[in-house]
Amino acid sequence: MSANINATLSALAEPKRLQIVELLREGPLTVGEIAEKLELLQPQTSKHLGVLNKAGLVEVKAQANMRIYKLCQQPFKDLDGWLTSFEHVWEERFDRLDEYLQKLQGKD
Amino acid sequence: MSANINATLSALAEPKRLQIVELLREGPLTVGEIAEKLELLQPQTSKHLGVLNKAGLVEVKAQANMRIYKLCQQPFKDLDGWLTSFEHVWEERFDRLDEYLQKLQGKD
DNA sequence: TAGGAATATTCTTGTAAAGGAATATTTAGA
DNA sequence: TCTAAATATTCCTTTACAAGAATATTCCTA
Repeated sequence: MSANINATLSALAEPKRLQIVELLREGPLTVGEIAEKLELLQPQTSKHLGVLNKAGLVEVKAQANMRIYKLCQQPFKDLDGWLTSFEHVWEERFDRLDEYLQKLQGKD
Repeated sequence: MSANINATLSALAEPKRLQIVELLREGPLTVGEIAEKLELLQPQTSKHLGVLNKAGLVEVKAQANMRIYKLCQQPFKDLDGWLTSFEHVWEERFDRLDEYLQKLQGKD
């Protein structure tokens, strides 16, 4: 499974879904609990959870007539790995603006 | 400055903008270079860069009649920090599904 | 100062997606 | 088997936004 950073970012970009994900850091919750804590209507809660599920960010476990949602770890690890690829950018010698300017000058 | 994770995620969620950001890991580039390397039209390139700039992900430096864009580091660090808040979730003892199920059983 | 190169902006249009409301589905229990 | 609770799904409407095309702006140079 290659890391689909795009899918992960798209799913997280929606404010309410971000809230849901942040809430689920505390632990698994049912749809009803999520809706109550975030003051969302049940249908939109289910829909957002569906999107998160499709993106692979959460998984479901049926329990009686309830569904318990919890976070998956892989996409977050993938996202963290992706961010790691930026680390060298922050090192001073990689802020190549001056170098770049000189290159531009040289073109004249 | 509080970390606006939402804004960062929204800006990165667009596939072409993600490409632009990934390209800028290599170093600063002008609009024309970005458009050429990613095979984008100049106007949309400028527009995407405008969004990234507004979200604080890139900064611009004018040079002659060109604009050199480079990545900002703060939002990426903030995003990384945000991801750190998930670390405890991955520890086994925090995967509280069983614990949660028992709590549910106890309600009966 | 006229022209061309690089970039930004505006306007329009098409589309994806979020919200609201209503309804369907599933499950436990009387 | 009927009902109620929990959740999912469908339909409709509205809105945000990306693409495309055309135009405006800025700056250098001849």
